Amino acid sequence: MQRIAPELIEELHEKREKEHKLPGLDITDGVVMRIAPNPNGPPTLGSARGIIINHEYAKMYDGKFILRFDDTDPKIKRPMLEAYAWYEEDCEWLGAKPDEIVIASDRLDRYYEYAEELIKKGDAYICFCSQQKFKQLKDAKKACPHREKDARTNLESWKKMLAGEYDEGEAVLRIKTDIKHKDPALRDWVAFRIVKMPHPRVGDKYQVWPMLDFESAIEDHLLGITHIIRGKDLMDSEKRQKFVYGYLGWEYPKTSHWGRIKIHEFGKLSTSEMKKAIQEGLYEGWDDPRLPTICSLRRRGIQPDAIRNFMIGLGISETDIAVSMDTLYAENKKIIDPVANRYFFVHDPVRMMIENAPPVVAKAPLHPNIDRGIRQISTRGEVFVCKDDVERMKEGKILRLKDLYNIKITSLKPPKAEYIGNDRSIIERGAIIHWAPVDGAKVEVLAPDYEYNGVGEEGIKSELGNVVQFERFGFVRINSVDGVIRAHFAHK
RNA sequence: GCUCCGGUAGUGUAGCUCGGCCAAUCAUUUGGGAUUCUCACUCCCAAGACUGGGGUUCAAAUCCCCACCGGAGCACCA
Repeated sequence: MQRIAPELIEELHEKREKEHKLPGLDITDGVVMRIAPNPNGPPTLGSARGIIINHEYAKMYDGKFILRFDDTDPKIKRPMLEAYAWYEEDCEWLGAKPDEIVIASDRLDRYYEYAEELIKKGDAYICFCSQQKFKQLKDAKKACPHREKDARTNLESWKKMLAGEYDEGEAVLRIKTDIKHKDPALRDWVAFRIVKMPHPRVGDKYQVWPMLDFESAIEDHLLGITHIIRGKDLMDSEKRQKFVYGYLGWEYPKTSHWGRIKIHEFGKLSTSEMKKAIQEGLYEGWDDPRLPTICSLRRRGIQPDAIRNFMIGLGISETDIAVSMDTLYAENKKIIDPVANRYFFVHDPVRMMIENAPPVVAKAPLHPNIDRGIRQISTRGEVFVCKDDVERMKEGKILRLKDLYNIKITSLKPPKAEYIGNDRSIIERGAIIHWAPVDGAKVEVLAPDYEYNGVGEEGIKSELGNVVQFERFGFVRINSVDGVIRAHFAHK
């Protein structure tokens, strides 16, 4: 084919490529992308979308990828000290090492400077209304009495605010927009509020904290962000921020937004819900196999490139989507199948005597299609077989123990068989079962919904950290080999 | 209630900007078959969609209007 129709092959390749391609960006001058998480827990599959897509674009245009921690809420969505490093690790593991890392809680002074500038220009004011009071006025398209205060008065109040003279909830800094704006979501929004609770990183150094809309607006400009791709829940955020950009004479980055992503298997778990459930002991930790965190997927043997391909395949449409982990698993299998060594693992093992069986050392390939060598398992007339297989057995049935020899079932109540040679041609399809040596290693496999206990080959112990396939069972990652082997289930 | 944004097979996606080459792409999924010392992998075949209704036009998935459905924002959360 290469000889007679090279152009067809070319075309085929192009089609293959296409599935993992993102739409082009509108570029005027370079590309600087960012992801801006609040480190109040470890990165999840949701975070991975932002990490991968933004990094992918930066890479595509030879641009820059920035990891910025928007950790400006010491109270409600309180950052976790450990989570900063988790983000760095997971970004790197996903193949999206940031070119620069910025932490908002280090840069409050800059935000204060711009706040002051806006106050001086009359584009922001200190508001002393209660939350409810302001909402009432806002919904009625009415300005509050503080809106018309002059810049000097506002500046004084701002200084007092910074000096800690007000209590939490007593005063906020609002950005003037249009109090009669037809969209209530945009009317005079809060840029700073008072939080007295110490921040996990910077302690009680600050009591006046910016809201996301303000912090992010300033940072995106300071960092020279050219394109923002994020969830569509932040669409109105853009509209609010554009007022600030207008006042400061800045140009807003180009934006696109994707819809909400829901994963069938996990439902909608927020970081704070997960945190609570872990504290209550419902999960063993952030890497519990039932959780959609990156650390959990890593422990299960999901490969970074599989996650990457999966995310790129989802694209960046504004439609809300509900996807199944099956798609991720399919991507993962493509990567893993050629490299995973095969082993026998028998869950719910049942001991079976085999009469007249000679002692044999089974020689089985580590991989069925690729020559990766063999594994050897010695047996002497007795093996473990899976309970499920025993339940399907009938007296007189001829089976083959894979890579070992043929047997004929002679009894069921205690399962027994007799050795009947090694002629593969007498075996019908589907009559091959796997087995484990009676002196094999104890193995536990933790799946999202079940824990399997059983016996496997000794050779599994050499696969620490690797993904292997337990034949007729599925792919697992070997996570511990001291004493009993502990593995986590990836997928079929 | 006000405002904004969406709606292509079971799922995700391409096409929509610039109407015709779209009886609609690719992947996954499901069913069947081939191969196989795994119920894995590979290969082959098949199934399955433009939310509905109007309009513009020689021609509409693509443009316009209405309806319906879904999502988001209206926080001193991110």
